[in-house]
Amino acid sequence: MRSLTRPSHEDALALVVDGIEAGALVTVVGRCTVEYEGRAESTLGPGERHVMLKPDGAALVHTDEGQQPVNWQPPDCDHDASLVDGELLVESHRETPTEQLAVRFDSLLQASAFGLTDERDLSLAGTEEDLRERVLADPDLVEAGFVPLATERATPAGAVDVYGEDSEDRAVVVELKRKRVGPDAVGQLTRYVDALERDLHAERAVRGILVAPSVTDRARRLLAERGLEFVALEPTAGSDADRQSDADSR
Amino acid sequence: MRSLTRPSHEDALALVVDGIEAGALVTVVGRCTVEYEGRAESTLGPGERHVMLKPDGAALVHTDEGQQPVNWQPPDCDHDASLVDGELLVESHRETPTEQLAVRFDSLLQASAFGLTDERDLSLAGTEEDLRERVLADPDLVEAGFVPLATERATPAGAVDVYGEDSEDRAVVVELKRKRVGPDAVGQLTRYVDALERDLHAERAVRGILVAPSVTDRARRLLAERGLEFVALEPTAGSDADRQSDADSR
DNA sequence: AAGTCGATATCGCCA
DNA sequence: TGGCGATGTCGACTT
Repeated sequence: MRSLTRPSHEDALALVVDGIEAGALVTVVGRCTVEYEGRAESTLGPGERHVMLKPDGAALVHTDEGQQPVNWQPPDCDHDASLVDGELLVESHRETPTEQLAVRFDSLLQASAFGLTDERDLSLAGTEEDLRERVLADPDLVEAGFVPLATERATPAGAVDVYGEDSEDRAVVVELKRKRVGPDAVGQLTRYVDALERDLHAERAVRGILVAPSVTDRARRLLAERGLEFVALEPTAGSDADRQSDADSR
Repeated sequence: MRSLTRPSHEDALALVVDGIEAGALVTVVGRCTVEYEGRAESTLGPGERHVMLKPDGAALVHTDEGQQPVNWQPPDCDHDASLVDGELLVESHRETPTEQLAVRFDSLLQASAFGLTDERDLSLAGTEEDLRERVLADPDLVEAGFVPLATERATPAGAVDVYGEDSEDRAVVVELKRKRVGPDAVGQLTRYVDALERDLHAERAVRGILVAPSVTDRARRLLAERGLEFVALEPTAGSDADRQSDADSR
């Protein structure tokens, strides 16, 4: 780890260049302007910000506000640093699509380079995948007699989350969502049901069921208009939201 | 600005607590484990990471890879720091929804606190808003004789980007997208057209036009099935993508 | 390389 | 505060 406090632009340049070369995570904090051009275009006037250059090619410019960076570059970019008129210039560039970020500092508070090692073994629960496993483990949660036949079943409109049959051998399309859904999810389910009805040549009825913790009013209305159904279900059995839902439904 | 290199946990705690109190942007780099519980749940085993606590309440945990933080907390959280078994523990918590993040360090590379000031005047071009202005300034870009009557026109299915009439007085719903679109945009346009047809009691024909730089094959097929139309148009007149599009259409 | 869709999406706007 | 849709969305997975 190397770090410089209120460094000269020359010293900071050396640290940044060496850090990028060494595969370190580099941070520079100071007053700067930022320009971006690529999928869109943006300019950001002078202000004090925190800039992070990652060894995988990602770049982040953070102000003192917001979870999201004010400017950034995705992984697989090439980082570069140089002096322009005696001031530190940090650039990041990529192709496909062509886009570049330029950060020009006029004063420097700190420059650091960290050689970080990380196993990166994040374990996450409460996702749509968990909801799918819950439904497959106990299909009656969707409806008594529901039989899942496939997941990610292909249709001309996209892949259906869970495809199956009900107790009367009707085709059933299930769309899963890990949280409360709006009109977009109804549109998705509609596309799949329509596509499957075409695929099955109208030989069979196709039911569409949206499985999610809850729906908005507008989404519920859209479901009704289209003859689609809703089943309330959480991704995990013991969640707080689940208990709240139970309370609501009393 | 204050910064400590390889500080003791006690010294780091003092700096972090003072920094949070003072409204500084605080960073801590070191080996840590991370636990999150709230909208979902996650655990992250030991590894070296960069943690940022913003004065607006946002928290970010970055590894050496990826543009996105491996763990985070949105703005308006309360940050806290303490010692547990002699080790630095950083926590961030909020209600609505209830969620909390806990970062426990077992070794520290650096702890810093920055008092940043930023005007935050980002200027961005190439957005859907730019595309709308382009269409309103020259409606013939959509179709000769098209007359815009309203933007964000309300329907039971949501607000229509641009609503207007064609040269034969048919109602026209225009959905704008700043970049190449897939099936979801067709679903959106479908919802608006359906809703408007109900609203107008089938007194008038309703056309739906998707305006975007380009569409995927599947989206084009879905448009055709529904009798909807597509017009190729970029958010800005002089973009590279525009010239490419012009070249393609020759 | 492009298409498709989930996400602890985040963010801004508006009722 | 919740609903709704845009985002330079990102990221993972499939073709």
